[in-house]
Amino acid sequence: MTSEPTEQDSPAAPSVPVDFIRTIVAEDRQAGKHGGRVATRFPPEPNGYLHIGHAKSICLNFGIAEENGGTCNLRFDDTNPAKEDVEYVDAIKEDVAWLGFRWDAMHFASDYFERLYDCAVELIRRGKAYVDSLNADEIRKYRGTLTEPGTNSPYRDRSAEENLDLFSRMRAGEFGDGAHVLRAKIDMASPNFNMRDPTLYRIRHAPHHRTGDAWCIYPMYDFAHPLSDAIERITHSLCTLEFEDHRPLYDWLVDALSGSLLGGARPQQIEFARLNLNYTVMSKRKLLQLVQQKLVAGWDDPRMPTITGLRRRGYTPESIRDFCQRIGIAKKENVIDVAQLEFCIREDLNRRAPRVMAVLRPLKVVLTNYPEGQVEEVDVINNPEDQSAGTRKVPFSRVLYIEQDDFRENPPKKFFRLSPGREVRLRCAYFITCQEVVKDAAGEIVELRCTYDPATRGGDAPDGRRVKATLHWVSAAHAGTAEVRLYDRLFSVEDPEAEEAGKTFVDYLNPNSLEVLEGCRIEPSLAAAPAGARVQFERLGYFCVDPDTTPGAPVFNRIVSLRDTWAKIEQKGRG
RNA sequence: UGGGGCGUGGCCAAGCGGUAAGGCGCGGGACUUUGGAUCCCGUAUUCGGAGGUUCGAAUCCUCCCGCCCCAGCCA
Repeated sequence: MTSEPTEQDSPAAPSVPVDFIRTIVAEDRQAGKHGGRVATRFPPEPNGYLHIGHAKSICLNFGIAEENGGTCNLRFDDTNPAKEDVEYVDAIKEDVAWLGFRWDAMHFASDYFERLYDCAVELIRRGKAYVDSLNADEIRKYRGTLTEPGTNSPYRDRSAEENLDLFSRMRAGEFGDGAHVLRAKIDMASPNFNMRDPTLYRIRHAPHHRTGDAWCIYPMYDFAHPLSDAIERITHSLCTLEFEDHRPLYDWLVDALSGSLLGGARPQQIEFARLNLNYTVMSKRKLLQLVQQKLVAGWDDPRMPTITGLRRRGYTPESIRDFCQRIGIAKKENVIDVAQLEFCIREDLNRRAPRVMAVLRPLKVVLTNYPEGQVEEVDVINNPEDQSAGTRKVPFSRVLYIEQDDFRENPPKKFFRLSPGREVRLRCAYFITCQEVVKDAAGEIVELRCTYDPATRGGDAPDGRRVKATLHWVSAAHAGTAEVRLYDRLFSVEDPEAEEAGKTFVDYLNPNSLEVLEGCRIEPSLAAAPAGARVQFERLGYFCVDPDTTPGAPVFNRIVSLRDTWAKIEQKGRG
């Protein structure tokens, strides 16, 4: 059957950039390869939490399936009981679902242990695998080096009968860890190490999180992966670049077993470059170390590049998917600038996050000409990007708080916020003018005495006079109090993994990656915001209600600041 | 030094013989009741380098240089 271009081909894809893998898939489909089917899989090992790098793979695999009317499975590559745990499988399922993807089927490599065993037996029968009784050390020596070929193991020519016997006794638990391994009989002189009789099975007397003690021999990734792909009738097996050298072995195993035991399935492996982000680390080993050494609060610490960390930080699944789409898929090693990720969340939240007013570092302002005891409700716009979001009432009174940063007793050039004698606008309220600066004994500014212009209610002057700045504010008597957590990059250098001069990545942790602000003042409407709610604190950034919030004691995480032009100007001024 | 990959602006990334898309970032301007958003404009005479083929090369050929991965009974 030839596949004609159908209506589905063109309209489905307009926003998805084409990459070399999608091109291959399209060509395969066109050529009727794999019967025109497209089946992918996302195959994490449940030995840690998913991170943004996995998100790239998830978006790729699920995306390609969706775009081609195909399927995508979630498969746990749980072939090493020593490192794996159900905690991780649960977390992975939650993260994939949170990102917005639905797997067509969920499998575990461990579900295939019996079939995999049968495949191994078949290989032995055909003289393509043997039990080696060399120890790990010896095997390494026999393997040869980059420039020298390996040497055949003295056990390489055992008879099929002997191998079968040994292998079944390995399974039966007659031997201790390391006594024997099953190896593929390929070519000890291959320039590709993966073809120098790779290990297929090892003895591991360890309980498996799913199969318990049913097994004491476990298949290696190189054996389990291609066969699991074949069993699931995966058509395109996408993985990262470091597996390029494994492809010949992948194909060798599929060739050897597809016809007899795997229903003729011919999955093909295609490799792409993994994601790297600057100012962070991405390896599970390093992330685990940060957690175990309590250098962060946990896998879901909002500074972590994990999916659960990004979620707690306040990132939306949409922004992460958009990010993955923007960075593209290629074979070139890459380091993506975190600014790209930040752009994606800003763009998403700009469209939909309600605006509210919160003052992080309060400075008291008394309106000397405003009637004592009077309270007005001013109408404040909820989202200028979305008229349908409407307005809300915010209480205004004689004593207010503004941001300390919004006042300068001696304003530098180009600073056009509040300063002595200067008039500015309080958002959606009134113009005010600073008349007097009150300081304490230590010389610290503790209060500003200002006057307001009653004619400017709502924020417009009837006489047409303009001000250059608009400040956010809260009414002191009405504001709630909150804790706000400000995050900065976890590491102070772009590439924490460039471990030079005896330093390790831990030495590059940014000591200021978390700043906790207590006593922040928030407008009344924020009092009951539920955990997970995202808002924009006007002029400051996007914030998310943290699950640490308790009734009456809200906690906010800063997801990302707003673009701050003034900060740039000020920085330039300082040289 | 064996094998496998990759080299296009600060960071990504299209391009696949017809004379360098796009995004982020950055710079400038307009507008603005968020110094936000939005909108304009600018940002590679050049594609790791050198030769060659061609009317024409980032795209083809040759050589060179650089970077990444591989010697787990990890994935």
